[in-house]
Amino acid sequence: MAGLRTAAAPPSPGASGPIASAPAPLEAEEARLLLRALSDPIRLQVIEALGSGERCVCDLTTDLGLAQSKLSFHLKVLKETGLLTDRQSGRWVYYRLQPEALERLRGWLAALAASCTAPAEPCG
Amino acid sequence: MAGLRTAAAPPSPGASGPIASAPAPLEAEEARLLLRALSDPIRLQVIEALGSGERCVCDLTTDLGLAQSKLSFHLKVLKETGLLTDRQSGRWVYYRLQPEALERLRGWLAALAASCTAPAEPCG
DNA sequence: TAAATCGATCAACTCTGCTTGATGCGAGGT
DNA sequence: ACCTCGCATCAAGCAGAGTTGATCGATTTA
Repeated sequence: MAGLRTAAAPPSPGASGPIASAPAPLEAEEARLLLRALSDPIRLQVIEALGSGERCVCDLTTDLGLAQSKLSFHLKVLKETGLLTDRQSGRWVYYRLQPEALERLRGWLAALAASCTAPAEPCG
Repeated sequence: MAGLRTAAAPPSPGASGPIASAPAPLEAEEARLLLRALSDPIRLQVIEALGSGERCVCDLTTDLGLAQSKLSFHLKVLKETGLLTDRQSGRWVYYRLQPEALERLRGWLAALAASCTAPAEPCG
């Protein structure tokens, strides 16, 4: 498959099962993919740039001062994890944040933090 | 400096400013370090293992089936980001989660998600 | 003091994944 | 139909993070 996604394939979850199918509390591996996607400085800039709303790729390219190819690579990673969605209008492609993804990650972190209260338990 | 941290150096924030000094809302770079630390499968296992309470290194080693050296490497990364703290007792070292770090990351994600509502804005 | 255990550290190797430059495809304009 | 522009994709090159095995310091036990 080449060119722009004209036929529009489903969200396409990089490796494991579908992401946007259930409001489930997010399992560890899924959370890890989100964490990894967010842990790159450029991708984080993209996320923050999109925090103020939808933007087209050409704007992002100039705003962030990135090579077109590089930006495209990172947008793909973010889209595959479900953090971004895109929409084509004319010959431009607009990307926007998927707040639900961030919310689910937040939920996962909350569950994790909630369970760490037990005191000690001497070793051996 | 060699051997176990007997003199106990400060939290030592991997790259930038101090981490545990203020309850500040966490800036992007700081968040990125936390995200990166959590994005490794082994480190995530460690975090989850510590979710049920404090554990000593030897327990973690056998529980997770990891080489001692490998586990030590990842514990160090997690400690440097402020996600874990350690405590020495006898010849064992106990690690435990630092829920505040997770909470602050959660807060950062919330702020990020909150600001992505603007509609569009046609390009060029 | 000597032997044993726990865990941190170091150096060398490996591997994942980001970067770069070129190419291809689709949508519009002329 | 042709040309231009916007963006995705591909193949190499490269860098940094993780792995491995050995060594060392500290602490406890004999």
